[in-house]
Amino acid sequence: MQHNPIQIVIVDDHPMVIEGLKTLLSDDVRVTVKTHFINGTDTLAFLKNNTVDVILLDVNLPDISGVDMVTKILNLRANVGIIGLSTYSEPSIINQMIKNGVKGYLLKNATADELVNAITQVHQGNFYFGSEVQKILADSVTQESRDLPKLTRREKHVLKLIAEGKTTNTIAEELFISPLTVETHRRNLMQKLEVSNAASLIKIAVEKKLI
Amino acid sequence: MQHNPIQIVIVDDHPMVIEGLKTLLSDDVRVTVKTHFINGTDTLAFLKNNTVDVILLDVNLPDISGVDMVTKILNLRANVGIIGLSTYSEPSIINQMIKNGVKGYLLKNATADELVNAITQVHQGNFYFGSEVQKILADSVTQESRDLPKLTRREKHVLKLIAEGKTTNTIAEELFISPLTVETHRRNLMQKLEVSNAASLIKIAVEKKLI
DNA sequence: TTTTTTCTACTGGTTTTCCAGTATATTGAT
DNA sequence: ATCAATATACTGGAAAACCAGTAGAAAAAA
Repeated sequence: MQHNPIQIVIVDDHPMVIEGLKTLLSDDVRVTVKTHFINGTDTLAFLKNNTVDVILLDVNLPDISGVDMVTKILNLRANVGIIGLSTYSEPSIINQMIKNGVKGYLLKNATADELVNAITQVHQGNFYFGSEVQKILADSVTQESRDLPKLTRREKHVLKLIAEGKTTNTIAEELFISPLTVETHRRNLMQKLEVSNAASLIKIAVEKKLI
Repeated sequence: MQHNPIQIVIVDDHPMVIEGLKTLLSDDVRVTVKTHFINGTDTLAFLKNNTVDVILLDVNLPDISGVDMVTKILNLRANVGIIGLSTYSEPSIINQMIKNGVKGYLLKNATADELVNAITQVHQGNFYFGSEVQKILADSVTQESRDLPKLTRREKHVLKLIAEGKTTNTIAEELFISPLTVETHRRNLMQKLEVSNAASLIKIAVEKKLI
């Protein structure tokens, strides 16, 4: 393990944030801010000819969305570690960013310690997510299966089987009940979940991780 | 930040692994192995009356599955950090464990450094996943959208609309094509994706994140 | 215990999907 | 320019899903 400082690049369209980050990181010998950019295009252009260890990437750039930036950056430089940065915290965006390959995610109120810790971890190939971000992610997971409790046990079971692509008759056989009963459950499910066909029903089931 | 050693508990049904872990950790003053267990029941009983910082949890216990253990442990002690341990690496299990709340996951060939690093990070409330585990997770994500490229652009579009719960006629109107054409696309989709009804089709679409 | 909810089951009718085969115009690639 | 892939469209028939209303038995809650 070498002890050269970790080369980072800051990408954020707010000069204030850039300066803030630079100040926070200036005291630490383990990290060097190589340069900074205020938009996605310039960043990508730079990365075509330069290497860097870790990128601090604001998710709200004027030209390219944060989610797209992640894919584009990783296409250019697969080994760069990306840490998402944002002031607010939308679970869906964070989720997407992670799916696309960010290794870390921080809110902008992160302390210098957190920042350095995140950079170090991400540089080593590990994940780092601030505690607030973790809480948000945890909430969005539990939320997913929240309005399902409206359903009875039997209904959930039937929904699961429907979502598995089984026909009414198959389900009936499997549960030792009449196909007509299964139909009734199906109808009640559709009513409760406020949809009008099996398609939407399955969509919900899969989304809520019932299957 | 206090400097009391992190209290950990090892849960593994292989005495050899337990001894190995103890040896690896014995040199490090930051970590103390409080005790160990060879099954889930004893571990849970212990946790009812004792606190602990981090648990190293083998996923293949004789009595309770690793996935269930995670939920049970967190129900008892929400603040304990759990690090999953296994020799092999099944993406689906790792995914489930993470969903249930493990903060870290290591393969059993992890080095002492990795081990201590994982324990420290997890204790601080952060995630830690060994590089092999990350690779596995990344693969399972990319795999998701792999066999979709078989589909043509139009087919993907139609699939998306089907998955949104729209009927053939609605889709036809939306795309300014004949309902019969939509039917054909639907059939081709089912053939290509090797399923026999719209339900399974949607399931796949949602799972592969097409929508 | 009584009431409510859940699970079960039916009738009867409409709409949609599913299956199999065929066919032509338009793109895209070599 | 030609060949392959794609998108388009049809016929006709079988199966399944969808809609609306009803209702008894079992289980859970009051």
